Amino acid sequence: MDNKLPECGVARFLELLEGPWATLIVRELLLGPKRFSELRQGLPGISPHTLTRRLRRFEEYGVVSRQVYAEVPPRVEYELTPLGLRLKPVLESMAEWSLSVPEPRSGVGAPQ
Amino acid sequence: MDNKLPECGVARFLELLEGPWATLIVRELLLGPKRFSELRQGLPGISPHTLTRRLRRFEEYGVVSRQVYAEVPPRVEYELTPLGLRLKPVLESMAEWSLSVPEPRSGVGAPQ
DNA sequence: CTGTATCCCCTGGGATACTG
DNA sequence: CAGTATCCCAGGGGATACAG
Repeated sequence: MDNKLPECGVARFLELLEGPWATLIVRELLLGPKRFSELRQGLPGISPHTLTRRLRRFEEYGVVSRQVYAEVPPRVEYELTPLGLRLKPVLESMAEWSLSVPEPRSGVGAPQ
Repeated sequence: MDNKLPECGVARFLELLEGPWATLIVRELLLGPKRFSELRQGLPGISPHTLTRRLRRFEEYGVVSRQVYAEVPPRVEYELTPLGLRLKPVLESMAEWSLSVPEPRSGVGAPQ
């Protein structure tokens, strides 16, 4: 999906948050550092397969750090980096906008 | 892709702007009303197939209006609705965030 | 506990060809 | 001009099974 499209920083943002789970994972991590299993609990229905891939991408982009503890049983904690924390206001503005959207097909009526 | 995920308005937003072209199309329309062919010119490489589907979704969500002029040759203009215009600050905050992202650090995890 | 490996489905997108 | 119709490929997700 990498492109030679017209330059637009927004594209990178959407790449990072692609898919319906990405933002939900970030939202979980905004509550604080979480272990893999804690994330699964907070995201009912997500498959480990999906969760892993999203977390890996977040690592690549530097929005999440992964801390492995050499314990038995193994423990891994994920935490938002400063860059990741800066996603918060952006997600909030997205959510705020979404609130003004009635429902697809249900008319254009802009409230207010 | 719709499911009974934890309620999160952000999901709807991402649904609307899914794919690499969506935001670019919005950006074009932020410059003012555009015809189908004008959009194609402003979005080098996009296929009519893709452009049409994105515009249809925008209509469904009420962020874009479609005005057909019964002329010869036919003319169709797309324009952001008030709701669509309100996307601007959101996209800007996304773009601003993106500027602070250096580059995806490939190599952190296993390739997908 | 923390993942990885498959297999399958769905949707976005490209390319091409073809109408109203 | 403004699309629609196919066909194909990629990546996201779900489900399940299995490994370190």
